[in-house]
Amino acid sequence: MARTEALRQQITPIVLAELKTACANCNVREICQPAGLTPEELDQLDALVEVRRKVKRGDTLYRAGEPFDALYAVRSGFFKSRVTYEDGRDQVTGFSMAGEILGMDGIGQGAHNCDAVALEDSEVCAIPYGRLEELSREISSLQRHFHKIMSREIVRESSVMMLLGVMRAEERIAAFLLNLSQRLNARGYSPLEFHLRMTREEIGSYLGLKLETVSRAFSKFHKDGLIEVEQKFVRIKSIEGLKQIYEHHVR
Amino acid sequence: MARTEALRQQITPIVLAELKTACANCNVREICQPAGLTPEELDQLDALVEVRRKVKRGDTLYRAGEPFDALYAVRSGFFKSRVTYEDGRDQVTGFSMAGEILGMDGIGQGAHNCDAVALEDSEVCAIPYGRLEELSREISSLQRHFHKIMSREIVRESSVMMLLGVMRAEERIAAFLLNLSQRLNARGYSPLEFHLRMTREEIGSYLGLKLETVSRAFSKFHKDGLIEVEQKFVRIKSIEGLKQIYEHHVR
DNA sequence: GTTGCGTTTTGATTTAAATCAAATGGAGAG
DNA sequence: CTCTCCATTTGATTTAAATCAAAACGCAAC
Repeated sequence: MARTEALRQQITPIVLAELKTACANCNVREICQPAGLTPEELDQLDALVEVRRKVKRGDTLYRAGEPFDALYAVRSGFFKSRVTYEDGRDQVTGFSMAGEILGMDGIGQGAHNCDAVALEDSEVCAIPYGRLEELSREISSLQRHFHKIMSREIVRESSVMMLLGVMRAEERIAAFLLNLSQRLNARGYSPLEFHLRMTREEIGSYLGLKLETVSRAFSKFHKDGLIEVEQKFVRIKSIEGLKQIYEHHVR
Repeated sequence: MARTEALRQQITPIVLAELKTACANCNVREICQPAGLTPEELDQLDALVEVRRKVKRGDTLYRAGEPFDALYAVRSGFFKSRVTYEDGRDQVTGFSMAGEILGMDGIGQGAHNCDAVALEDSEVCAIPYGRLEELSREISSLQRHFHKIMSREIVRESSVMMLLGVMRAEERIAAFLLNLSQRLNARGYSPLEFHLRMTREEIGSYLGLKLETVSRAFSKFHKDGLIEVEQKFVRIKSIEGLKQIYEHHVR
């Protein structure tokens, strides 16, 4: 469809810095690194990041049950985390983009608790957990930063519980779009135009809804002039309108 | 009702150790402390726990928005954690019993993210966060233990997401009862007979259900011979039956 | 004891989302 | 370019849980 191409071309990342190897030059460092490290500390951090690993679309970074030995910082690309239940039912528990940390669920049991699947060709930095522990005993700002990241994951999950526990379908989907928008914005991308890396079914799984419900909500939002959607491309026409959906709800 | 009293009297904690003041003698230390500390390290841990604080039933240990400066280890009693939304809707995000740690959600933003409300008269040990950071830089087993506790909270929350996202009402409630049972068992109490500290409404809020639905599920389980319920008292007649409810589900 | 209020149970009805079903559209393989 | 195979959309119908309603119960205050 011609319209799709038209939408695609308008999407221009504001930041397009070259990828370099060292943490010191990493384009997502504001997001995954503590501020105020001395140059020597930055070198130590560089040494910490052992491997840069590419993960092809559809491949897993790790699977539930595999021994845990490293955290992963997403350098580029997009992941979903997925928990599979004994009986085969599964749920998407999160989506991760550049600068976000994956794998913290594995620390407690020494084994990963979910699968991390790349939704597009991606690159991650592996951070061996043992060395992270050592280094964060030496650099207190690193320690603090790491704790904050874990804590924020706890808070993120409790806000998903809120989504799942109390919100109705359209509210969940509005909240989902606004959350994506805000995270893209923080990375220098347009908060109003982006393309979804996941299917309707994956969105639905994350939000506790069926794919048809997600599709219907998108259509409804489009009809109401809040968004434009063409397949995976989304343009938000009214951030305020989306916000009102869950702020101004009736019950 | 006479039946209630009959049930109550059969509930006998297996462990009834005296409460002492020091961590070294704490009756929940297996749960909240790392193993293998030297006596000196235990002394340091003792010094860390600054205040023992009593919280009366219905009172809050902390509220969302209050500055964060300490974690709390529940020494005795029972808490719920509750997130309140801008529009007044709220959700119970967890229940905490002796030996469990509260407040980790506050680290990320330096302010608490939820309310912690005592559901019975309770006692907690306050662990000043700054000092915990310092000490865990010195004692690596403490550091590791702390990270594990945070990680397990992340895993716990993702299993609640699973409850909320994919399970049907009766499955959620069976899972809830089995989880309570297992945690009580780990603390030396009977896994088969206990009394609920929370109302049907609070259970429902945690599970994303209405109180009537919780009540109906309890009645159904009773009819099917899986449990006995008299108000807040529960006796599990068939652990296996409860497990089958979510293992042997149809879809 | 009696009173009153909050909790719980149970029934009747409604409703939001799931399910079932079918058509359409795109992207990739050959 | 055509053929498949998914992914998506949309409509019709069903259903699980919410909502509305009322009665019963239990605990605490008086």
